Amino acid sequence: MTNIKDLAKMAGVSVTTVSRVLNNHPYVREEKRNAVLEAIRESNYQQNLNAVHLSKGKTQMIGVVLPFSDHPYFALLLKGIAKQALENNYKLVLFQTDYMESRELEALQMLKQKQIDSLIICSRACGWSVIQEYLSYGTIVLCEDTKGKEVSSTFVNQYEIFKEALTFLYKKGHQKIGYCIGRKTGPSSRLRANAYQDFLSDHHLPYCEEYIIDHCNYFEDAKKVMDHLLKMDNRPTALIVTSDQVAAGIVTYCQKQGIRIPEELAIIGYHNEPIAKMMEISTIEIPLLEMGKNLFQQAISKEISKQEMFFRFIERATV
Amino acid sequence: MTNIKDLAKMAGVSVTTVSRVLNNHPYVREEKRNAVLEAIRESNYQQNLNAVHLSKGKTQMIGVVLPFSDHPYFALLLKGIAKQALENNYKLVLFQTDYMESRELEALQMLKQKQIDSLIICSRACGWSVIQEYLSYGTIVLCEDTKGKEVSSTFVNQYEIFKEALTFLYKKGHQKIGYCIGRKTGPSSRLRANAYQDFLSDHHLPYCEEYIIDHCNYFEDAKKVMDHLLKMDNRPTALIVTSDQVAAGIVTYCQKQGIRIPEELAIIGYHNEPIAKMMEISTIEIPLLEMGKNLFQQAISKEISKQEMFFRFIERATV
DNA sequence: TTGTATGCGTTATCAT
DNA sequence: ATGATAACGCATACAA
Repeated sequence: MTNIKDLAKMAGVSVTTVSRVLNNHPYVREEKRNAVLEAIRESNYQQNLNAVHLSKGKTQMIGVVLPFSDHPYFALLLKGIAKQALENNYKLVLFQTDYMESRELEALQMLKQKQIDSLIICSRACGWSVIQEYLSYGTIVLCEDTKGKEVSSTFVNQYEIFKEALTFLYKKGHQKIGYCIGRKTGPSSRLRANAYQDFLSDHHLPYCEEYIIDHCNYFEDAKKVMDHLLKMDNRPTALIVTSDQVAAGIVTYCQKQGIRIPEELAIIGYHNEPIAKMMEISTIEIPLLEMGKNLFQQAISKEISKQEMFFRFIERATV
Repeated sequence: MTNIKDLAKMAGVSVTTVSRVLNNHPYVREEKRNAVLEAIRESNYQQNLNAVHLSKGKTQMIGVVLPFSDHPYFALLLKGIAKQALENNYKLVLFQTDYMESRELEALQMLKQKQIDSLIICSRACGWSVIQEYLSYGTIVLCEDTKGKEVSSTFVNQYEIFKEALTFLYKKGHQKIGYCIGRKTGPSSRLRANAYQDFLSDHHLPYCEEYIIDHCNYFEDAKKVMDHLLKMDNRPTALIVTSDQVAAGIVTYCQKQGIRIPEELAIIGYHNEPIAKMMEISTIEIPLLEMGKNLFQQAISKEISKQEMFFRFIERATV
């Protein structure tokens, strides 16, 4: 494995000069530059990035923490991040956590260990105090409202979104509204729960534990949802589903079972994923691509900033 | 940022001793070990992995190249790989290529640049000669039959699978069989095309360009497929779809359009993804998780090995 | 414009 | 059992 020293010898220059042409620095005569370039070609040379990173003290790599990447929500967010990374000449390191805190800690460790310069956490499982502990090792960016905290973030107002969806359904005459989420804990879910509680008390509606269905992430999870619903005596007449994938599954299943949508069950999905358009599912559009881009920019920026993004309700055939 | 030298000073020992306790090497008195451990705790010390990697000459990291990770096929493969990686104390670096050769080359570069010890290529876009060029920089593992080549691989016999599906449909009385694939180029697609051609000539059936539908990867791509089909004068009576996701989309769309399955259109999916079970789609089970695990093991093994995995046809309601 | 010397943080070799 | 010291491959301050 030829190194910078070998190149210097081959080209008859010093290592400094080699380093200069390698990094496109000025002050190197065309003649010598060509000699180095020739040596590089001949030897099929390639930098040892570990050495570069050690020497420079940074890696041009950014970590991205997400529970799973085979989900349209995170896939789109990631796409936005990746686009910016490419443009800014950064590499991405993915940490797929399945919502396990231990895997999230691994990512944080990588930051501390100087393997990545910054960390974008799309959905966190760990507590705020843990994040705080690692703040001094590099930039950390979150995908949730970080009001009052010293961290950059790009987010939507999950409370408002949920409230708007609930209110819309209420105005359509629904009193029994349930919802499906990916997980009960986590910052977003808490906000949704709050919005739900507030909505119920605003309208003097009863709280019904059964109306909240957990672990809904994929299309096929719809079966679980429907099995659950069909067992109930007093079924909800409308469902807010925090992923169009799952919403699509529910619609499909209902078709098969002869349950009419929206007459017997109204559905509002989330994110305006491609499948929502195809199946004419009412949904809430969230600018995930833009959010991803912004998250990345914050990750490489020195200043702390907070950016709220806006959503849009799209009415289609399921309400 | 405290380093090993600082620790040595704090604990009143040499850097060598510190390194020893850091790496659990023998020959260090309990007393000194504790002193070092204490220093580590106090200083909140963490290794600089760049230095470790540079010094050791390897990174305990393995790259995984795949076109997209938000697809059940690759997601499952990845899951298998990830499981083994975790058990063997390796980290994974993902390269999502969207089938772009340039992005694949980046991964190969990383190997050359010593950022990863091995590379698992789940679906390649680049030519064999390119792979060959990088073989000397680390272990490369492929997910296709590498007969006669000096590379490890784990694969299924794509030709046989396709032939079996075609034959099954033929025996059911189908003469007009079409198929949907993710992309027309690539090793797997070539094998399928061969199987298709051979099948047609075996049974003296005509070749119909329109029967082959490209770019089918996601559920929502089904719309495109059906639009295409509905425009045809002489529609196929059966479809082999190389992803259950897309098959599910087709089934859903047909339900809506009142096209009866399997009477008017028979469907065979691929992979036995969760959605296939839910929607009772006939499919071909491929042990993706096992394949992933095996790919990883090959990636960290010194010897070259080739492992064929076996598939299983699952008959459900769509044929 | 070019080169020397030093540093980056660790591990490995070789004495002791 | 322990510690100097030399790698590892590159970047850079400083001198020339």
